[in-house]
Amino acid sequence: MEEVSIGEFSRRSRLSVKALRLYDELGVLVPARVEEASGYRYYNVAQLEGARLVAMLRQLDLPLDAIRELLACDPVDAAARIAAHWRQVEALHDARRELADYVVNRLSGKRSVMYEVATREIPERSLLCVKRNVDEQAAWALGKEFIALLRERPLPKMEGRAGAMFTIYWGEVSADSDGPVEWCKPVPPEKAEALASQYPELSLRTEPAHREAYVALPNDALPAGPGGNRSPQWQLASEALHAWADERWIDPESLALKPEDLGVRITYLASEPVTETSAPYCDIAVPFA
Amino acid sequence: MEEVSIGEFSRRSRLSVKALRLYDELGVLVPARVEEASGYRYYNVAQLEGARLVAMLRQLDLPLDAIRELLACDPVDAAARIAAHWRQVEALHDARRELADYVVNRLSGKRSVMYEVATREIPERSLLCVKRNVDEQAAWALGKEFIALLRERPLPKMEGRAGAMFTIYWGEVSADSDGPVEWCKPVPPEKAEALASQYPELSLRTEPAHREAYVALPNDALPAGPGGNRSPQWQLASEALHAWADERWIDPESLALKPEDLGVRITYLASEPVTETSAPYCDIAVPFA
DNA sequence: GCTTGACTCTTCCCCTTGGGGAGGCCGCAC
DNA sequence: GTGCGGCCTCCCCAAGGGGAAGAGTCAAGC
Repeated sequence: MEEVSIGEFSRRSRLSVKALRLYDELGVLVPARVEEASGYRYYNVAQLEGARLVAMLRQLDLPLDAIRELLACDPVDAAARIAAHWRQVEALHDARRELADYVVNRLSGKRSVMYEVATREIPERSLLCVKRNVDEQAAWALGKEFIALLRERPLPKMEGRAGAMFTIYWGEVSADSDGPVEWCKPVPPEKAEALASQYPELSLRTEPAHREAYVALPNDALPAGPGGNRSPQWQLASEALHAWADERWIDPESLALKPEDLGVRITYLASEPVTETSAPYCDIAVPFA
Repeated sequence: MEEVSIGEFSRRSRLSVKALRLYDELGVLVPARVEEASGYRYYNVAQLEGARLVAMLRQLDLPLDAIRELLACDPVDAAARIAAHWRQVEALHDARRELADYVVNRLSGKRSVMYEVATREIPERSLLCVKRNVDEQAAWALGKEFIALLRERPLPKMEGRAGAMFTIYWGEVSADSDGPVEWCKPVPPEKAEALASQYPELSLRTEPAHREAYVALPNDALPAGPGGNRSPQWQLASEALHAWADERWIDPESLALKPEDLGVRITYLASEPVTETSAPYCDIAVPFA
């Protein structure tokens, strides 16, 4: 039970004295003993292991609150959580790499858009929808709910993109602004009525024929994560659509490409159900007249 | 010359009103016109492009000061700088990935060390050295100077690790603590005197025979970058050495593995000269009795 | 012209993870 | 006694905003 002063502990753990005092205050790394009279902190050498772990977790940019919780729980569980966190960091990093690429290329004049914009004709179609006001947090949950609902009861297969479900962002979705957001699944018109009666939770509507401008996203990039955080790819795609509209002198208003990106649609085309780890094909589209 | 209010500009640029006011204050993105009477900011729609760029650069975590400078200089030059910055980010990310791997594996009980520790016998040898007190900034420069010096005049080839130059950190090297640091190059003992006279800038010394414990670093990981920032790999290697010493009940003192990692040596073995982009084989070693 | 509601202004305090320094207490060596 | 090194607490600072308060402004409708 060898005790060391804060300075000694600092050298051995490679944490600054300042940081150690902060960790004490926040309950992340509490000295084994604090002398009442002097307030001197004394650490047990056995605490070094924990201190090194804290140092490493800080290098991974985990906030101190998270570190405190991790230290409190089972190591195996903690490992799983760190792994999950790291996956998120990796995804963000990949998206940022793409963004950096784009910025460098554009500034150096090599390329002005990252994603190709294409257009497509959408015929009139019948949709089973749920439209709800949800904020950033609830948006992801709504999607899961919708997918689960569709899987519950049999649905006629519609092949390819024609049958792919999609979402429409009718309003801004952020932490303090709650949509609305609509999830839609195309169904064969002739069976629409019958299916609608099977899905009392969903509403049936007919979407008129129109055209869409769209960009396909790299298939490992979901436009929004479970936390609701919009990935930089969203920005790249939006950038590409704006540039495309500018080039063609299309009025953004008639393109439904409002500054706030309202009315934008995201199509998900997955052979397998969407999970946290498997991302489907995605594209971002805006209808235009 | 269409002018828009800050709210409108905020929506179009996807920058918060708060951020826009901050950028104005810091001179990063100054509104085209500020009405004297009301203080209202009015932006030119042509500024949107710049605003979007700022938004993207912020996503890449560039500080506002850097962004201001980038906007001021030539786009092509800016692109080069961003690319350089991104390379640094990538290197850091790679190192952190490894660290995350290690932490997860250790916590889940799969593996307790990341790097293998080995030992080697070092015979008595003659060294041409330069030892100087340098802080974090100057350390890298000293290395370059040393390498340049050695390349200037002919030196007998010594094959393999026996001839590899290395550095010894005799004292803590950080922003406010300046070593000393010693750079050494082994030379054949029989030619030592003759060579030393050719290199008046270097001092000749004889290192006694000893043993070293060492870990090899993955060859894309320099232990310290040009900025002097120590990569997380350093931590992993040090961790491995400590664990190894603990396992063998070797007193860290006799291992010269002091808490502060003093006396630690880094060996560089390169067929090609070390540049900013090509990393040589590296290992981190500590002598022991 | 007036009202009203939506914007916008400045100013102040808050967050996080520490770094830096001032001023004071303690023990130890000379 | 005195100097020095370590340690304590307390306060200010950074970036990049978020949020609230209180007041002023703009534009549309009546």
